[in-house]
Amino acid sequence: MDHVIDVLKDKISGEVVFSENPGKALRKWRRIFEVSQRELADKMGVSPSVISDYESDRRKSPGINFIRKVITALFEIDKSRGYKTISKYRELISGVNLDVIIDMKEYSRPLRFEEFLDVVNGRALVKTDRVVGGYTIIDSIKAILTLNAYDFYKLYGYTSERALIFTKVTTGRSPMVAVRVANLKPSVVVLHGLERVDEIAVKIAEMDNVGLVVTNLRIEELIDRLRGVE
Amino acid sequence: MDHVIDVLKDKISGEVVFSENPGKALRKWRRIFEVSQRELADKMGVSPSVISDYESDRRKSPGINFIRKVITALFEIDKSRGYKTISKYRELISGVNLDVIIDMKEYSRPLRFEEFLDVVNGRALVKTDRVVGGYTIIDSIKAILTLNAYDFYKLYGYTSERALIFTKVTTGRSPMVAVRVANLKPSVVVLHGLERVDEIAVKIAEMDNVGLVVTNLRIEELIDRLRGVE
DNA sequence: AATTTGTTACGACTATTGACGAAAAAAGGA
DNA sequence: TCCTTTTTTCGTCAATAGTCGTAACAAATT
Repeated sequence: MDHVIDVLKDKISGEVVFSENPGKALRKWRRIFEVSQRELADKMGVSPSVISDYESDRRKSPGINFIRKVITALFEIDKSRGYKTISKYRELISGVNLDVIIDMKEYSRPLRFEEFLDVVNGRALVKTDRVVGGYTIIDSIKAILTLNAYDFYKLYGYTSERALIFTKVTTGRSPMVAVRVANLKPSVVVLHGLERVDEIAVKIAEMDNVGLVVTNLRIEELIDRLRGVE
Repeated sequence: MDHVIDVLKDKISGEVVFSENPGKALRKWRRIFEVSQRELADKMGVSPSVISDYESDRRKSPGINFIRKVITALFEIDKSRGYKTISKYRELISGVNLDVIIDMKEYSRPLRFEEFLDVVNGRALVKTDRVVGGYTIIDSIKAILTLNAYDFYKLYGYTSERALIFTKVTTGRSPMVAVRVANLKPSVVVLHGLERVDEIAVKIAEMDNVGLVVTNLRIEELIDRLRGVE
């Protein structure tokens, strides 16, 4: 567990340090840990208005002591709750064969479906009113060869409101079936590199309220555009 | 490469944020990237004495803007050198089955052999004057089943002056042979949980100037002690 | 030994952080 | 709708960060 904790601490630290809006990133993580500002403030020994000031980006360049205290407090609170949140990421961090994941990223603000559609230069087969909080790009061929339905869970980033992007797809049925069997609930599934979409894939997306998008951007450009968001 | 860059940025950020001596951590990484204070200062658009002040921990809680500028500058410099340093970590980050690694950590200051010996409560079979800059704890049984000689290289952390700790060892010969075949050069090899050490293992350690240590601490206690350093 | 390169120590000063509390606003529940 | 809880806004101030330049020190090279 210590290794998982270290990796997650690094991840949060890095995200805050490199964020245009460090306070917003802190707020995102506090919400992921399901901690109120009050509880966090109490744990850190400061006033709740301090938390609010930081999260609203009143401080443009918070010192690392503050960042460390926030993260440490969040982890201590989660520990007192039996590692409720951290345990969700344990298997993600330790068991994924990262060759399957081409790229993965969390956005600091959710994207509306239409905005996301524009980013990936995609055509919508099934629309959704759900938002996109991040994405995972998956090499479908490698995933099929190495992953079972359970392992799809590990492909998730840190929120479920995200886009799963399957590359090297022929009809799109296998990815959608896997998503359904594993009971995953991404906001959007993007199918990349196929000519005709299997109608079963479309039906699954409709039944599960998952946006379905196809795109033929080159993978490199797709990554550039997805990373260029925000 | 972008994924590798992100993970490494997170790693450095996390290490600085959680370090008792953030300046020392920054210095460590600047040296790993083989960048002079002058070059870094020029890249950041500040005076070299600024770098020196930070690295000597004159600033107890540097703001994240500064941290970000340091890391960004180091990466840009490395990029201009053809990713000379970052490429060393590419395969480490993307290809390791992390189930094999029980724990791994970098120390912000090198430990002398005697000090390290005390930490692991070990008995020295072969001594060395080399220092220990970090450690990797490896599950030997899993490593044997899944790794070939080349993959041992991936088990390294960020410096070669480190300790490789093999757990669940029967005689110690296989780990030492693997270390030799892969031409690895750890400072110290720790063999854990064996009753008698194979004399070939001892000979290899002597020939390669690798300290050889045995310990019978429980794994949990071993990890606690190793993590408790500093 | 002299020179060059790299680094350190420190005084100084402006800008910003870190933190508080009070009042207002927003959110959630009965 | 009312009440409670949570969060936000903002003025304020002491402490510290961010940065400079200078002199000194240390290491490497000629």
